[in-house]
Amino acid sequence: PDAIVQALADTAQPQHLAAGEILFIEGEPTAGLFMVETGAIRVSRHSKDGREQILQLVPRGATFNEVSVLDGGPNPATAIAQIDATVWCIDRAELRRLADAHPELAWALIESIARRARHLVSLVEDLSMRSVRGRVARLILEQTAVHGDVIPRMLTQEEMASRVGTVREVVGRALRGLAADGIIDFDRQTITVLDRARLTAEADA
Amino acid sequence: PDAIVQALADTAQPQHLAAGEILFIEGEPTAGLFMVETGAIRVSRHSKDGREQILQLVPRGATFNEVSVLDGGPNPATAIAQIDATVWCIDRAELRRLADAHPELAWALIESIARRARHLVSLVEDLSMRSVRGRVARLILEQTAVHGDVIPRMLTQEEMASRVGTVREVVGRALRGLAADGIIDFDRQTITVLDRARLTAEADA
DNA sequence: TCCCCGATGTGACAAAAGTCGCTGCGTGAC
DNA sequence: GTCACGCAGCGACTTTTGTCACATCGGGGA
Repeated sequence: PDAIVQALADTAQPQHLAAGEILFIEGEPTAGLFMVETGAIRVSRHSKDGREQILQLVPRGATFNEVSVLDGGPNPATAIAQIDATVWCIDRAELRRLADAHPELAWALIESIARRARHLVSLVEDLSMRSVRGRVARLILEQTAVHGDVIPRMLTQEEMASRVGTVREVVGRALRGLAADGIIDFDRQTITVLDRARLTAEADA
Repeated sequence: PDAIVQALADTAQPQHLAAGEILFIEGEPTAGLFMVETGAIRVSRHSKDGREQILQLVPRGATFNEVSVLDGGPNPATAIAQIDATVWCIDRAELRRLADAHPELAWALIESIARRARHLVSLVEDLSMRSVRGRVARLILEQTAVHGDVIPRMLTQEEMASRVGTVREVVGRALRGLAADGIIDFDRQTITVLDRARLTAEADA
């Protein structure tokens, strides 16, 4: 809706971030609603012992931190620039005002947070009932939707580990295991899916 | 808001369920928004090999299945009567109509789904970075908020296992371990917190 | 009262995940 | 060109979890 986009753009504040820079931290009062204009943002939780669980990798054009903006509570997670990025920030109060004026905006927000919740449910299922190998298989499968069967590597094993909730070595083992079984092939740059059927089978074990 | 409650009550459909009865199943088209009038509902995901991960135990007065109602997608989880229950169902279309007419209702929905998302994030953190012992400790701690330090058992070990994402025997081990360390004491009916400080320490490892 | 059965207690094992400690590789900085 | 480092590869080993197989416990019914 054009009028709404315009109104949002008027109140939004742009912000530039260098790769690795922290945008906001979990537990702090809500930082506002963000949209990624360029680059990418990593939203994650950190455990005391330094492990990181990625909740979403926010691509260009997508929004994040809906939860705390909408319920007014503290940020549920930490946001860090995955690569250099520029984001726009919309204040909670402004957003609420605009949403009251434009019901379509309210519904857009509802749908976006519902999507988030749905995604979280599947993440819970993943962590709760799938092995690391299965989760890695799913992650790869997810990437094929974007890149096709030859995936130019965009994630380091360390990052893959943070996505699937484990550590680097275990991801490495899983990859080597899948490769040993002829399901995929990979080197430092690329993952190639050799047997999509079996990969799918591994993924929904 | 009285007028709204009235309007909702007018369109809502009541439904009775015997303990163990299935209300709706994940993957089916949205079943509507529900509110528990009496009893309790268990919302969970099931893996192919029969394991169950409880997402929420819905008490009297609370609502569930917001996600699919708000985004129109399929039910993200399965709902089963934990004990005999009566629930009210509000159709998606009706709800949307009412929400458009009453912005306060729309915000109430937003807040309720934001709460859900927040809860899911903490569940993810639990599964991803805590040991079973830690999760059990957290579960017990959570109960003390309701019952105080002597918790009349309402969950079987099997159910506790479904909540913390593991199996019965492991929960038993965790409980025995905590008891052996003098942190709690328990028998078939009751769990007693002996050392709240150490239990907390176990919980946020 | 006695029996049945769901809920538990537990030990022995099998498997998965996590830790350590290094070795190698390759690329960007100098 | 070579050095420093971040990323990866891997084997050995420790912990946690998950499985199995039974023995028990106790309360509610018949």
